[in-house]
Amino acid sequence: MGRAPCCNAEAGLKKGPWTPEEDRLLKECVEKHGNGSWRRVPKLAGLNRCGKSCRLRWTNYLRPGIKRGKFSKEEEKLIINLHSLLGNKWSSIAARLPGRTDNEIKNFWNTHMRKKLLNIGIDPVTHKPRTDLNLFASIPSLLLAANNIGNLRSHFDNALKLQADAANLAKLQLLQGLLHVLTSGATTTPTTTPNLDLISALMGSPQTSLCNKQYEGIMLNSNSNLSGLAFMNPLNSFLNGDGAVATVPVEGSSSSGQVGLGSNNGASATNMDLYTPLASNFTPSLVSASPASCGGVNPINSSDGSIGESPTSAPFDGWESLNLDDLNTDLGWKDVLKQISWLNT
DNA sequence: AATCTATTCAACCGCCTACAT
DNA sequence: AATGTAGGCGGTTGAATAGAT
Repeated sequence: MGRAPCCNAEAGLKKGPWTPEEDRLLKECVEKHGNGSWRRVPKLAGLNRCGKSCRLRWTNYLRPGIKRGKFSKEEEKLIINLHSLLGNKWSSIAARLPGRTDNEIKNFWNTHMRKKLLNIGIDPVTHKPRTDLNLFASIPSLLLAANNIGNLRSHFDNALKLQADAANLAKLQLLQGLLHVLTSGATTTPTTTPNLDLISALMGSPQTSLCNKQYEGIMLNSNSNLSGLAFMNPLNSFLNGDGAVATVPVEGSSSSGQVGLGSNNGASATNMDLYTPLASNFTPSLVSASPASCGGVNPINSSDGSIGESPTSAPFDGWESLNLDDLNTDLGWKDVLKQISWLNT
């Protein structure tokens, strides 16, 4: 024999919105008897409701300390951060936002945050660039933009002179160069808004993205092998013109880190500030929903659900400074791109 | 002003786990 | 040990509301 049932289906219990009178009864009951047994609460309170319904009403609306109203910017950022770590563990997220309930956060995510992330090409589930967008549909705009800028060919030609083994790096070069083309200003593109579909498609799938270590190691090694660039030949043929070498500023270093594209003594880091992920202490600002996929350690303590130290990074540093309301501005886009540009392949 | 459409969010549903019997 | 429920959780629904036409 188990326990006696909580809510008898045949009881004809009331459903739907709670009345102020029901709220009053429930509140009085819980304050008087506590909430140790929700099964007993309806009877004690004189409510024709299921205990489960009472518990939900209490935890979401009646219990003391509930914070109502709009989420602050800080809360928004925190939710994004926590969601990137915890996924749809709404109760765990709510536990870290005083006064907010899991239900409220869940609703907020599904109606606001989810939409915002989708709009900027971020998959709200994985927190990585969306992969459901069509690269090939975007190729014409890619080529147009590349032709206009007309300075990428030398990137690849120079790179081909180097030795090879880093196909991933090569793709990254292309990606970064293209991002540059698409975002570096109104002088070369008709609008200051990048081609989202293209960017998203270029970002690739989470399964094949470079791991942080690999990425970092390759980028900081000026002697990296680069014959993998050969795969780009079809695209390369479109990229005519003489251009500057893509230079990537290295955080924490006085010099720029050139990304295997030959010498570039004079190039400044001007627009390439966009590509700061190559810093020696760089860590991706977005994390996979499956951190282990990159060889890392799950940052969530499996025993108590707490957030532990990430093995390689503080996973959401960048997100904290990302103002989603600014995404319609050029500056906003650059921030986004900075956040996601560590992804590739 | 009326109607239609989109959005929000409170509440329900069903599943899972821990625990009482 | 087996059984079956309570409590908790995430997903989903649908009524209420806001905005557009």
